[in-house]
Amino acid sequence: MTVPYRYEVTRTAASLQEQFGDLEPGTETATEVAVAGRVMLRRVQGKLAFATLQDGSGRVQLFAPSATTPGFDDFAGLSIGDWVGVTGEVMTTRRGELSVRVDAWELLAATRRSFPDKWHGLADVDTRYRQRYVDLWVSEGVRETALARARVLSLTRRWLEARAFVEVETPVFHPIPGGAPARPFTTHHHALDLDLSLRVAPELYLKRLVVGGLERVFELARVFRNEGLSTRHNPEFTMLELYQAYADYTDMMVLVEELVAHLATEVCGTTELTYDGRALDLTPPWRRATMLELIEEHTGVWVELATPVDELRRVCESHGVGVEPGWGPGKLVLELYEKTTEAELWGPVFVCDYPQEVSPLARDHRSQPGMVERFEPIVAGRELGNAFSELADPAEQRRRFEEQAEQRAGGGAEAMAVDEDYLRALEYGLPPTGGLGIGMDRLVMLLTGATTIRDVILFPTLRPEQV
RNA sequence: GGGCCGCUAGCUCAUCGGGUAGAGCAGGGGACUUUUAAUCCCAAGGUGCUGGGUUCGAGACCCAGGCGGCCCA
Repeated sequence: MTVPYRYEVTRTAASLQEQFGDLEPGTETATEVAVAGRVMLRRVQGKLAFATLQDGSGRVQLFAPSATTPGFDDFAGLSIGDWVGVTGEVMTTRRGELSVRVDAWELLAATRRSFPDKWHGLADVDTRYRQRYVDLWVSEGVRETALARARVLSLTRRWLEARAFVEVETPVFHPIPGGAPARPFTTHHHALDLDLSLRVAPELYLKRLVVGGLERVFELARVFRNEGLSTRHNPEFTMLELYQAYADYTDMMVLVEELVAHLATEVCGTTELTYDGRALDLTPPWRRATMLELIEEHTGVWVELATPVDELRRVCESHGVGVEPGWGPGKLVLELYEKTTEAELWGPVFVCDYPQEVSPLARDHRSQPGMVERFEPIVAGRELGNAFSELADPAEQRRRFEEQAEQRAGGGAEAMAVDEDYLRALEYGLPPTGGLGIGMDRLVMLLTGATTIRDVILFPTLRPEQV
């Protein structure tokens, strides 16, 4: 059976529902339309056939009386999942269902496989992700989530561009992976005989651009981290990173809360959300608190970097936090925070001021020795991003890189390496700069109510299927 | 990595104290001129994840493996 090369569509199902949604039963409109989509339900009653057509916008019923429908038997014999194009008059049935009368129709593609149960759909999660092309038709909300994600990305671009940020694209192949504590994927370029890593963050390239005079840059960057999978982790995901010259981390806080509130308003219609059954108010301003304050709130113990290491160890152990021999006070405090406090936070809250020991790219705090000017926005118990006043001093950056290199030599696969070109860029001068990264997948989860990252990624990483 | 659960027809799920599988939907055939998961009748559809073992006999019990889910680290 041959199918046409094109079909002239004049209306979507949703636009028909919108324009003709409240017609009286038994109305004929004399409006001729052409619609196309998939047959999702079919009800044949002798000399009369009904079908439910679904297109990218929604559903509308097709009404086919044998007396006027060309090729009626074939139409009545359509399978669930077949694509058709239909032209005809907009009308309502006796029961009042908005319909397009099938005055002419064409098969656009026949399905050769049975669609899933029209009531239960796809239950096997694995099959849903592998066969997203089916899932999109039969599972509630999949299409909506995909569209919401597209909208979040588009709105983010527009919002930043309106604030003079320039979107750039930096390399995905990094000779020296850096910018985040994460294990990279590695690959090889044959012509150059060069080992390369897929980026774990675009950070170091974006800051090079600020050195180059692009004062406000951003990238919606697909990044790759060679780590396990969970409801919050996919090996490839999308990060927004931006850098703003002449700004510090307090500017980044304002930017985050305003951007997120804007997206919530546009996508959800409000900044007062419910996530996982719990209220979540994203209305700015968000709470600002230091990591040390929050640890005290949740453990009842006040610790600081000056606390003797032995005592920090004792505090960790008494809270069931495992420690390793080489850890300094900064790592111990961070570990204590992550294991006892972070998941208890609901937020939104900016967790401010991290130990320098665990923040190799952030600038020293202007008043807290041993700390850097860094924050993570915590929303619904999860880190949504990471931001700091950027470290611009090349000598200090070299020292921090060398510390990282030592950790790498000691087996820390997530530690960074010395990036000489980045140091050279800093030697040319990086102005005071505020930098920010936001996990866009997690942000989309918040705004769509998804509780697993796989629901906001159309094709999440899976083990290959045995075929 | 550990614990628990699952894997039976294209899809969703059953069955039993071990006796070589059953329904709904989809697909095929038939009836039906206003249906809405249409309805009704008929026929067809299965290497019960894989490999071992116990047994006269295993989809069911045991062991190992695979894949997935949830929880924990």
